[in-house]
Amino acid sequence: MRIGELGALAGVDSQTIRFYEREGLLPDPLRTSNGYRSYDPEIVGRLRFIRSAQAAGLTLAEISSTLRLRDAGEAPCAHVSALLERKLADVQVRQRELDALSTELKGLIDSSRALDPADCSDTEICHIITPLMNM
Amino acid sequence: MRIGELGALAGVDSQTIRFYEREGLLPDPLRTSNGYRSYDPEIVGRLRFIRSAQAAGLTLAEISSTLRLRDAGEAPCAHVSALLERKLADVQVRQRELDALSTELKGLIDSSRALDPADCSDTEICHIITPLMNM
DNA sequence: CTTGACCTTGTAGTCGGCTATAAGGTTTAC
DNA sequence: GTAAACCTTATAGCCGACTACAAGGTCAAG
Repeated sequence: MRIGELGALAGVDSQTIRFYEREGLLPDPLRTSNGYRSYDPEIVGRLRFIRSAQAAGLTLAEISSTLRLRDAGEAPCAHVSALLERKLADVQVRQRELDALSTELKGLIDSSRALDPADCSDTEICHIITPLMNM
Repeated sequence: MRIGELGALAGVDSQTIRFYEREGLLPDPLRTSNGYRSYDPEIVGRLRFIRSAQAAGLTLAEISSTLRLRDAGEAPCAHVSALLERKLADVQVRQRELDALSTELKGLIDSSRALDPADCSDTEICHIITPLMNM
């Protein structure tokens, strides 16, 4: 199987496949006599795994470490569990940040309705934003 | 006032001040005879405004467009209101994405407790992640 | 008179994950 | 025999907001 066919099967651009290879997520493939990459069909699963792990929020570096464990013959389950736990914690931090930000934005939007642009002085630039400056 | 003092007052590194100047967020300052930048104290407010607007989630490009309006003598209030409305919508989209992701992660973490690493085959790489592959 | 803290410019690197372009070689279909 | 559709490598660019570094100039204190 050539790179284009693999990409089509896995839903990944062939440039991206070469990029993953350079980054060590995919093994160096066999080459045909003309230098074309030649893939074993089982590599499709590896690519799909990469995309699924990305969907779970893992970075390519984290996915790479997982694949290296698997390639070393170890079950990466404990490693993946730890990654997922940390990822969930990160996501929850980010959720709280976004909660605070959306509350902030709603407050600013609300208060902006009561403000008259004519009252907005040159030195404060925009009196919708300036309430944040004392925080 | 020299760049270091301005930075200390506004809580911004002097390299960052030069960066803002290059990006057009700050006007070209006066120079002393030796070439040092010389700032009027009122520029502190502009820098603080930039940081506050960043805290509200605005990008430097958005802040820059706001400052250009103000520099042109227009009150940027309507512009800022529109930016904040759009920003809130973006944040809410991102919140929903993160909600979905944290639900996903919790599900994976939950189900991983029921899985035995010994059952994790080489071809599926990690059976905690593989349930995502059919989605 | 030297040390150290400031200042100047310009250039390049960081993070993550691609994406684009150039300049070629190969294969397939008509 | 030629055009389209593949493949190869190497290199550079993108997003955003800095951050680091080099190589020098300036200035005040001791």
